[in-house]
Amino acid sequence: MRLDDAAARLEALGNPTRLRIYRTLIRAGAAGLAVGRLQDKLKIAPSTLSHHIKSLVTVGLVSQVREATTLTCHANYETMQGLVDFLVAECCADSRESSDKKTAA
Amino acid sequence: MRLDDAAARLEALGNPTRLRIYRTLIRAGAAGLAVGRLQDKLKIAPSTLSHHIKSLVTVGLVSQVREATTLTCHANYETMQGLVDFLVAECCADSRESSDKKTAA
DNA sequence: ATTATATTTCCATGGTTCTCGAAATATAGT
DNA sequence: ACTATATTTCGAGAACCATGGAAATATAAT
Repeated sequence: MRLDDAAARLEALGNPTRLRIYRTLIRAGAAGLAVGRLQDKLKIAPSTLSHHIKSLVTVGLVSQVREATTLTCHANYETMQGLVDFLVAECCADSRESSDKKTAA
Repeated sequence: MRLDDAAARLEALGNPTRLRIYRTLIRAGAAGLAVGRLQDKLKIAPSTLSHHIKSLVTVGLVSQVREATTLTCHANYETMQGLVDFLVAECCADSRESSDKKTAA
């Protein structure tokens, strides 16, 4: 993953409203959730919601499937996994010493 | 981790300049890296660099240790791990079905 | 064609962020 | 006190983002 793509995705998740949306979709799992259901759950103005979903779709974290008049949204779990891998990947690449670094939670 | 804290951290990492800084620190590992060394490596104006480092420190992703005139920065790996856990934690909580969901890279 | 539901686009507003030069501050050596 | 190095704060401009109301579009049922 290119750094700019990673940054764009992190930025997308870095807004509390969008993070709520994204997490709700993650919780929904493979079944996904329609825009209207997100609206009901999260009480966000339709235009605002649409705007944020679009951001998430643009960076590839969410995809949409039309079913008649409803648009169902899915969190792209693999994309997020790739993002997580990107963050963790280079750990300590420049100095592989374990000295006093804590690895606990 | 509270959602707003997670969002603040993601937002901090969601700027390409800050992500570069953060990754450089991650690569530096436990030894950390002085602000000046970051400057040399990344060619960012001192005021801009300071500004971004402050953001990362504020959200807890980076900490600093003063050594005479130099300030050494460390990436707080555990904080990032917590963030990653937060993102992955709730996966599919609302519908535990594995249907056709891919788990590959 | 009309109506109803679902969602998006348009537009404006207020707020926030990014960047960097210049000046300020901190620490220490002479 | 003076100088040098390291880093931060201040200030300002341009750019960008978040929000939501109103109007537009899409799909389908009658």
